Amino acid sequence: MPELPEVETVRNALIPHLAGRKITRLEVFSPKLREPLTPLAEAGLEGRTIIAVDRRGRYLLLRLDDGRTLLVHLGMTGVIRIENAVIPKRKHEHLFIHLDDGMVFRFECIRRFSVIKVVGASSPELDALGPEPLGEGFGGAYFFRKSRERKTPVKLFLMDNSVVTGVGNIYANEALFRSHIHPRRAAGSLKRKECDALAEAVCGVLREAIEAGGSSIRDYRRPDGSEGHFARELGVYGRVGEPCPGCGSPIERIVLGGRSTFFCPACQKAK
DNA sequence: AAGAGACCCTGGATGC
DNA sequence: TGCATCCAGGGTCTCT
Repeated sequence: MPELPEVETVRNALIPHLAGRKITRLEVFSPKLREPLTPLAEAGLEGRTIIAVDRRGRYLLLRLDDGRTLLVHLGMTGVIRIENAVIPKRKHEHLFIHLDDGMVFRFECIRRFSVIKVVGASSPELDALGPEPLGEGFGGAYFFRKSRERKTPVKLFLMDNSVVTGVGNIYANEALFRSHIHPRRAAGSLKRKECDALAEAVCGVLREAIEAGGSSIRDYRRPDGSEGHFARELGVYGRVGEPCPGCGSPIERIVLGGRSTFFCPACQKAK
């Protein structure tokens, strides 16, 4: 499941294949993913050149030479491959973007939670995003100020893209574990020092995950088909019943906001 | 306005 | 073997 490190890994892998390439043809195989896909075919993308590949939160941004942006969100099971068209279309491939070097940007998504659309200079989904966790504007001071009076569990607050963008379930669990904060604590109850520790843990875990090429859990693959190596570094995610790497207590699982939440009951006190 | 929950989707794992 | 059920979960929507 792609979070920020996985999307950043994909972006880095795509740059040499896409930057400067001209789009020659589109093939749309599915009527819709999370949003209708058919408008893409009529967007006049043929002949446009991809001048840059950027990222904002979990969105990949393929910048076009006419000022528009091809916005790609991998959802949970989105996979991008750069291959030729000789390889037969896979069952869940929804879109081919043919490039002027003969290669094809092939988009696969089993669960169809992904989004691919053309946007202009700004778009509602991008405008709503909070600061990048590894960029200017995010840190303990910001998190402390933003979370005052908020009763929602700190884990859900951390996963709110309007607070800070790109922190999904895996890394929210890990950051809270590293900073010894119970995921169910009200966001507004965190002391300033706890916010500092949490922000530092968020940055640390994301940086390490990017370094490792992301976490391959279930469906995520890098564009060359290889797996990321960060999964083995996870302290609590998916490890219910296993001993905490810090103290040996069994990791527990609860559900917050409908998502699996893993924590060490000894290291992360509810207070 | 904040917070909680439903919903979208498919495949894999599990249970009987 | 085969069928039913549950689970994974990012983002958006609705309801209170």
